[in-house]
Amino acid sequence: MSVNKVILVGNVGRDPEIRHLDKGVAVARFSLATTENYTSKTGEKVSNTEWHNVVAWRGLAEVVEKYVKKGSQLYIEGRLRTRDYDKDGVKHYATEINADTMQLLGRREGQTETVGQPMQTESVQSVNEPDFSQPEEDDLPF
Amino acid sequence: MSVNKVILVGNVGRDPEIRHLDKGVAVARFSLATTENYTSKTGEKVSNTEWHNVVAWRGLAEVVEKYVKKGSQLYIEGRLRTRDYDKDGVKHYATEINADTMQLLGRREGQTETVGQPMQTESVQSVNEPDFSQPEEDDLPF
Amino acid sequence: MSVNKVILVGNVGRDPEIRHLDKGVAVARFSLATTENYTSKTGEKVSNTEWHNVVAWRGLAEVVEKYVKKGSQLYIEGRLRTRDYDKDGVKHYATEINADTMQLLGRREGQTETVGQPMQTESVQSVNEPDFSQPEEDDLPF
Amino acid sequence: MSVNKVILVGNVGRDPEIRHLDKGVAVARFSLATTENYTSKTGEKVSNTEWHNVVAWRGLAEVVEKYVKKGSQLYIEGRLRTRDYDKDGVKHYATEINADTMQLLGRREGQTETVGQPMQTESVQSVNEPDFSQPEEDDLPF
DNA sequence: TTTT
DNA sequence: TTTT
Repeated sequence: MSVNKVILVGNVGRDPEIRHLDKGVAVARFSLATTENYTSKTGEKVSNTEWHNVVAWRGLAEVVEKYVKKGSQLYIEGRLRTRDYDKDGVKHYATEINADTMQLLGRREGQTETVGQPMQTESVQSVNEPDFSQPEEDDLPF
Repeated sequence: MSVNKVILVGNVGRDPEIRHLDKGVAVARFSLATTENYTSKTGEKVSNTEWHNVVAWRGLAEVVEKYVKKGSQLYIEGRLRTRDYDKDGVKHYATEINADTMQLLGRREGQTETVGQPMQTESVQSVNEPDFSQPEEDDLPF
Repeated sequence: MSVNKVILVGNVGRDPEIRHLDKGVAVARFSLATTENYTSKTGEKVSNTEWHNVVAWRGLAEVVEKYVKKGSQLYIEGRLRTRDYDKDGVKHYATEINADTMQLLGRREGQTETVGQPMQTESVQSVNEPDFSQPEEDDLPF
Repeated sequence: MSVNKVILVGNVGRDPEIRHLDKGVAVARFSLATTENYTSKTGEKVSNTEWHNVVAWRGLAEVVEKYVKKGSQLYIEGRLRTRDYDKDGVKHYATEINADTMQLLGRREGQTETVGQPMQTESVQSVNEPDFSQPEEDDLPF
């Protein structure tokens, strides 16, 4: 009965930190910047950058490890999660984005790496030339 | 390298149609109405309703069968898909929303049914879903 | 070149707090709960509730003041924003959701109030909003 | 009481068509491809491309005219709208995405164009080079 | 065809 | 602190 969804497109601030927990579970953490630019009422150009703490687990963490680095432009879909922790006896809260899906955006031509993961996309061929030859299921309208 | 996502909150127009394909795969289809209300530049109140063709498969279709009926208010997350079909020798196109997740909203007090499903459906989401049962790494903040 | 978007459907924990700043600007704040239910690998039913700090400004704050109360089910679309503040000489961070649009969901039959607002709020959306009153170009298909 | 939202990240199939209606209102139309790649149960790699008919109005259409061309990678947020039209005496339906916001993604270094529009974003500087000179918070985790 |  |  509820929805908790975050959608971000931004750039990674530093190379991700990867940790491998017991049982081989991988966790990746990185900061993602989103910048909002607008003109204020007084006519000034304002630029406001938010830094988001992103966490990815397991297979997605491994994709992060292989393909994400400082400067990468990413599409992230995830969930908000706020944790509390103690620091010098004071309770603090930290909100992070638990990533569910990720897309690497705007890879440059020079880049040869390929995402060999069941993430979403690949065949560049189809980007501008869809395969219309695919037979549609049947002939029934909705 | 791409995202195809639809998010709808609306009301179901008629009781869903359910079909059971070979091998026990269930498919549910229904129309969902979203209504946009606004005031035009000339000051008139305008109401515009869109009808969306929603399709759900497998486990999600079964949830639809059990809990969705005419008038239900739903949150739907899915993907756009356009099919072509032949009708009287003329090619037509139909765009539908392939549902990935669903939430029943605003159930009224008289209703006693309960959705006993995690309702994350169609595998896509759960693929990258972290294992919440895992112990959090340690006691470090972030 | 970036996207910072949050979509929530949840319930309001307490009646919102409304403040009227100088110049008549209204600000509303409230907590919204989202609950995730799932079954762990060990077969246990787990329920995890997140509390989100939502902030609404101006016209949207006034809608909140009129129609939102403890228990209300809401759809919220907004942006993440993390602020830092000092508490007893210690720096803390707080992440909040700056609401851009809101929908009251699942109002029950007994409720007679009606939201008499277009509720698109905070200008952002309406900036790029097409003029629906315009005649559609012609009768040509795409 | 409803939400009708589409979020797409994809590539433009051909240079957009721009029309200027009476009163100087601009309309831009283009097709956007999203491709879904997955491995079927039988182990085959499957690639499915969807083509989305996107329409932008007014200021957003002018941004399209200036900066979008065949191959552009875009983030689009909009609403679904289905229109009917007559063709040879037969009623057809066409579903399009009415764009509300747009982001140009992954522009390469060689590209010098700059988005000079009050859309959302501005500082091109941050497109491929977010402002890493920002002091990372401090000694906080993450 | 829904809903408010 | 909500809700189912």
